[in-house]
Amino acid sequence: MPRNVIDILADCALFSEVSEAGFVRLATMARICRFPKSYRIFCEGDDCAGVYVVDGGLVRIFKTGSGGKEHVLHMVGPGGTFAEVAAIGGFKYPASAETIEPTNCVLLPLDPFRKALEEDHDLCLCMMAGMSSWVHDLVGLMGNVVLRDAAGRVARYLLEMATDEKDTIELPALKRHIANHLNLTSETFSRVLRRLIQTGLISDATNHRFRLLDREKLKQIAKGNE
Amino acid sequence: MPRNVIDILADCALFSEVSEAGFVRLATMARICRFPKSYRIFCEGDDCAGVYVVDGGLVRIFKTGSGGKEHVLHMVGPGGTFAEVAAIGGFKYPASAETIEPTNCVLLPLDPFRKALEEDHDLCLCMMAGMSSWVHDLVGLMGNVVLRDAAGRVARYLLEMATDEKDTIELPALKRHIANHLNLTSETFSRVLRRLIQTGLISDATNHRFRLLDREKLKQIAKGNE
DNA sequence: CTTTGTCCTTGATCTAGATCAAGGCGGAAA
DNA sequence: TTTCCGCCTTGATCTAGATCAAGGACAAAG
Repeated sequence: MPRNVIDILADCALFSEVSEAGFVRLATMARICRFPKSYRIFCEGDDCAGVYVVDGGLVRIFKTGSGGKEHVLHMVGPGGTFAEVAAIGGFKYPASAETIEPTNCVLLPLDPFRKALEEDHDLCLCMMAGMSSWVHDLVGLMGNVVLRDAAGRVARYLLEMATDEKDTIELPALKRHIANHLNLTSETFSRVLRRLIQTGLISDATNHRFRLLDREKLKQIAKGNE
Repeated sequence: MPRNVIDILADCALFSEVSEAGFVRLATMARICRFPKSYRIFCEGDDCAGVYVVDGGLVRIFKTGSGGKEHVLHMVGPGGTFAEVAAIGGFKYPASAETIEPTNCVLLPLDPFRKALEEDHDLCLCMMAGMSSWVHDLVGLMGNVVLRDAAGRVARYLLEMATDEKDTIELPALKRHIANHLNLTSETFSRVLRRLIQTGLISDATNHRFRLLDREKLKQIAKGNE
């Protein structure tokens, strides 16, 4: 059931602080896009078409290297946005985007969006906050990939996922993609999870769900238990 | 010879598009800081003091992991800025900063700076452009570190350094730090350079200077010379 | 029910690059 | 001059994790 542009934008955290007028402006320029599964929305190096807001579905943002190697920088789900950075900076896409599931998006086309940025100070402030959290995430990811070993990366990832009190998390995508995001092969990811289960730090439930049994030890591993 | 705040800010690319009034405002809030060599300006997790603008000297921005491991995210030289992201996003520093050489900085203190951001639209646009290039760099760095092998990372780094026509580049810091930035040990960095020299792709000059002899082959290596 | 395909797990092996261990070099101080 | 002290190079070894190779667990389709 395709939703209204207004509703989609309203559910997007990035624009929650935009003024009423600014919001209307965004809604008027917005266009709906529907993408099937495994659809390449854009490639690294393409010209930027604008800012995408995800409604339903899941998109992976990734860099491609030689020999078909890929690295997932980010997974964007409902309420998330992507391509803002290229839109704001005015350069070509630094990475590619592909749907993991059939995905419904709103596109805010480049030119009107940039015009709005120039004229709407509130929007500007929002986008800055959004970008700074992007940088924050990327710096965290760099640290994760470079400074930790495989177990540490997985532990940190699990802890990061478990925001609520319930200690139960659900992997938001294929293990393969998550492993790749952590710069691991799926084999290594699998082995690490098994070890965590065997040592009783987490327990396996059905359907990509896990329960964290010992947050403290996980934190130890994440910090690098010598 | 300590320079004037005005001159220092004028040399900073990030603020080159700020309006006259905005510039004056920045200059009035600015404070000069002088740091000796190897001085820790701030640590990951500290509260953000404001935005730093580098005048003379060199600063390395890095993450620290367990066991004293470090990873250099960025080196900031004259005209560069750091800590903008934490200042804008309003969070604690996601990485540490330490001088490599004695360094002269201008500090734009957090509160007045954020106030200026809220009120000055031009400033806002400047900072957005600055941040987006930060993201751009980080994405490039991630790709570099994750998708390329040692030789590829070094080749890409060398090509990136050689902006001018002269094909001669000077390493901006200790090899140890550059190696670490590329997520290599200094031993591996040394070995890769030697191999590039032996195969005639670059030649060694004195004092951390190199000349690129075969850009095409370097590009091949950077792309992953299957 | 069987077939097919996708994703995941598990084990065996391999390797890029880290780590360990010695020098070498060049500048600064004495 | 010599001595000292970072920094860099070079070689020998080690290892975390990749790669290769075989199933196994489901789910959808026939």
